[in-house]
Amino acid sequence: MLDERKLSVLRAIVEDYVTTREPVGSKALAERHSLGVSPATIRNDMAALEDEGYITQPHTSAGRVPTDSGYRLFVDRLTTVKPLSAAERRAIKTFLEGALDLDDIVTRTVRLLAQVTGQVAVVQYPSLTRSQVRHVEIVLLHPRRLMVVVISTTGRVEQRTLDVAIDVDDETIAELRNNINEAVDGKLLSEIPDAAERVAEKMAVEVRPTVAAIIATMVESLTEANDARVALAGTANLAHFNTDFPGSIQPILEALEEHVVLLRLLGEATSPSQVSVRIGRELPVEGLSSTSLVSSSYGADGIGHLGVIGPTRMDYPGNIGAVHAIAQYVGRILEESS
Amino acid sequence: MLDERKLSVLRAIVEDYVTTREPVGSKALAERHSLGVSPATIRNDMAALEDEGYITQPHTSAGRVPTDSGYRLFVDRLTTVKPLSAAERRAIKTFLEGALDLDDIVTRTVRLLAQVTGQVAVVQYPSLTRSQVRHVEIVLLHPRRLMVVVISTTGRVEQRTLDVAIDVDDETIAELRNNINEAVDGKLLSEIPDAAERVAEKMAVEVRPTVAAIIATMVESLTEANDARVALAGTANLAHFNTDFPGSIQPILEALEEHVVLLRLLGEATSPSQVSVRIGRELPVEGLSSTSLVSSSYGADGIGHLGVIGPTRMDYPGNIGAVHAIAQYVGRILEESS
DNA sequence: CTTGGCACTCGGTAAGCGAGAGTGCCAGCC
DNA sequence: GGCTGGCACTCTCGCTTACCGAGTGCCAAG
Repeated sequence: MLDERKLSVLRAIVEDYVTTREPVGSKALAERHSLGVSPATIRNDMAALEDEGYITQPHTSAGRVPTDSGYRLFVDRLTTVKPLSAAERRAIKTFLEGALDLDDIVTRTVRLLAQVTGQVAVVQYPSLTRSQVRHVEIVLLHPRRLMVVVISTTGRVEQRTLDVAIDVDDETIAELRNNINEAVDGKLLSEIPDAAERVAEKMAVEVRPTVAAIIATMVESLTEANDARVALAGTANLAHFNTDFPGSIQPILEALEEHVVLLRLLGEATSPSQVSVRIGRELPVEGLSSTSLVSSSYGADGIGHLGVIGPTRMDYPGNIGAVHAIAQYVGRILEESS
Repeated sequence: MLDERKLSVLRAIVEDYVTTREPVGSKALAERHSLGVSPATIRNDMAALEDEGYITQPHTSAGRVPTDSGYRLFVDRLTTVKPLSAAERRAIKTFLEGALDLDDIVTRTVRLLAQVTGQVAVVQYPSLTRSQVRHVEIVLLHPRRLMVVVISTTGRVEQRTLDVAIDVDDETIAELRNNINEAVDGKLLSEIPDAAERVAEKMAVEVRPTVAAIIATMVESLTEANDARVALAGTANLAHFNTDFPGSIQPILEALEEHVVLLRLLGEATSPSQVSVRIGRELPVEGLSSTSLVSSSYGADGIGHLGVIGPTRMDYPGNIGAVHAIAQYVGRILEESS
């Protein structure tokens, strides 16, 4: 159905449309690419491609524009990742290595990604549930109010205050702190519940209920959807693409503010440790139906995700390359700094 | 120069322009407001107001539009704060009281502010330098790498890793932790340097250089512009106001991504614990020259700032009221939860 | 000082027109 | 059977023209 030449035509259409932002016609195609055939032949191929649903025309007697399926085919079969230039790699490396702490790493990464790709960049903070516990700190705020601080191996810090039923004194806290740290050091967050139970057994009988409550609250509050932090950058780039979006960029800005949704999208990536591309309506979010998401996990065990969002008419090879490269660098930086 | 009636005319112009989004003419003014005079008289007043620079016409034979100075006069002398409705207050209260931790408080606040005002909302995280130190935690990551975590009375947590020249063991860390906490508890961050010096003197001679280095780095990294965290919400609202901004909303989105700049603007508020309004070119940021910023500090000692940014043509009384009310609620919530 | 009248200005919209780009189809050629 | 050049047709886009209406400034009278 689709011979080699038709695929070449599709590739040429996508490439031209991405750069010119305008529907591409048979004549222009024949001129700009050396396909070795005449415009008339290309017209026939185009008609076939349109029958298959890979391209469409905005109106009669306009050029063709790729559909979501067209981009999908292009991404899957017609292109290779465009690696970053040596200069770009160097710049990325030195820029990320200057980071002071986790916050700084994430902030720099997201800005870098936005700048390199010219799209909106999204970076998820390293997930707690998949990283290991480095240290747990319990601080007495008032006799009946305390704060639990968990420090992970990725440098991420999570805190929560909680109220308890009876007065707690400093010694109890110190004991609890020691016991807990002994029990949880190096454990995954998901393994903590088991370890924590054994802690309660070690403590004096009268405080056990309180201790149990503390641990329960702590585990619960830390386990439940607590990876909901993302950093965004490059939203101003959306204004560039005004013409690409039907109507307004408002629904897109709205969708971007729903961090929970963004995280779900990032997490849904099909193949782990591989760059994932989702195009237009493949994204199950109304406001993003005219955008594409290029994303990847980063770090050991896919400890977090990052990606860029832009119009479906985007430079897929370039963006895939940038996302891939930056995901790798971030993973490396995180390992070094832990 | 400007008698009572001219001021009424200016007020009417601002109010009409804010609601209709269109230049307002003398006839429409006479109809919609009962000023008791004819359009011709209003025209004369308008001419006077234009001479004074309070209003302008986009082109000959169009209605008048307030200038930055016009809005300034309106805000300073022609309006009173519009208090929130009882229902709104209740909703705000219950919504904010459901917050779990500091992150949650800030996130909820900024969303609320954006929703209530329909503008872009900005909330600064409680400043560390003005809040008190609740607890300092030092964690040994590797023998030569450690992490310092500072917990403030507002529940904010700041961490930093640092490398030291010689190996440090657990006992030293424990000692240091105890000494430091004893010395700094309840102190303002700005008072820590003094307190910390005395700590070093207490420690064994051989580790003093290391200890000093640790403290120095910690103080330095925590004192220096470390209040650079803000939360944003409602950027999608900008798209509504597309027509208000010359050209594009891009420069505005860009300015909003410069968190450092935003913080500077928030901090520049003239009167502490009072709502501050800066209009158009009064904001010393190029990209924001067609917007206004309504801001206020919140919490004891102005521990942080919050505000909304929108087109100069905004509902000042309403926004001032909302910013004021929400700043108060947040201050209260923060005090309760510390 | 206010008011009604009046001539004038100018932006915005609708309608008409032509140019240009692109298509689909067909007949001929390899 | 597939490729090619030619040709008629379609449709958008940009430009020009004309018109309408809102709004103004000024003036003379109350």
